[in-house]
Amino acid sequence: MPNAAYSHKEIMGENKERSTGVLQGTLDMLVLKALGRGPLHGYDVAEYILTWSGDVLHVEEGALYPALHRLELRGLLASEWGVSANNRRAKFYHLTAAGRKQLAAESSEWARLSGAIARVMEA
Amino acid sequence: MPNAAYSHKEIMGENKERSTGVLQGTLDMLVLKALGRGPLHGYDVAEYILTWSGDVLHVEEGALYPALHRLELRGLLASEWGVSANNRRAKFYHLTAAGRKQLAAESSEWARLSGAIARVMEA
DNA sequence: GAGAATACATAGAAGTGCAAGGGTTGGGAC
DNA sequence: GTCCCAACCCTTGCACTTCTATGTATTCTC
Repeated sequence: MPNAAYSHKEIMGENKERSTGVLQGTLDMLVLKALGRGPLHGYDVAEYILTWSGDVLHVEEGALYPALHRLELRGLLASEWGVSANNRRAKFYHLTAAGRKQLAAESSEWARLSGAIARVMEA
Repeated sequence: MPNAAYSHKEIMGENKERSTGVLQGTLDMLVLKALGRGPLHGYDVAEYILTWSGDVLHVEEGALYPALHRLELRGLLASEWGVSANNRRAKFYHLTAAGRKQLAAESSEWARLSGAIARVMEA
């Protein structure tokens, strides 16, 4: 199950099959989680997820930015323009109170569902 | 993490009850897994997943049947009509060799991805 | 000044699952 | 016997997310 949001372009890619999306819906949660530690700009959110996932979850920009905008629209994130560590113009996002609540909710929902799936797969 | 598999009627921030679904992309895998033990008809596939997930994963018929047809079209399943334990006409599905291979592949991919997500969420 | 990396963004296409319909048949309640 | 529910199957239309591809601008390095 490939997942999608995270492009896993198989390095030695044999799999021509459409490895389109799996675990769809986890992206928002991961983004919220990344911002749970403090404000980050978009690019760094992707870096964060990539690093902590052990280089497994590559968040594509075409998925990342729509996700950020979506979450901001829902009032879970807020943003301001600033300057990145590399001295570039960047938009910094941080969690709102609602975002923090949502993170907690999605987190426990993830535990519930992934646990359920794991049980089936181990049957 | 909500996933898409659940209904999101939270338009405009109204976090309503979401139906129990499945992480998007995992449905095919779960169906393959259910059939890994032997032939089952559609209705029983849903039962199997529901039971083994501990009543968490309710596979809706509108998701189940298209999934079965999809998998059959890809050559991962084959089917014949028969009679269910309740003496009703039912279509029984079983894995093909390709389906068995696919199950193994998705299974390990699931382990890889869910592990990666878990690492991020525990960070 | 060329090129890479950082950084944001959108459009188009694809895929998946949900909701909401529809249908047949058999067994038990009455 | 009749009637209703449960067990079965199916399809269409839509919502949502993500991918691929592309476009822009800026800064650092060579």
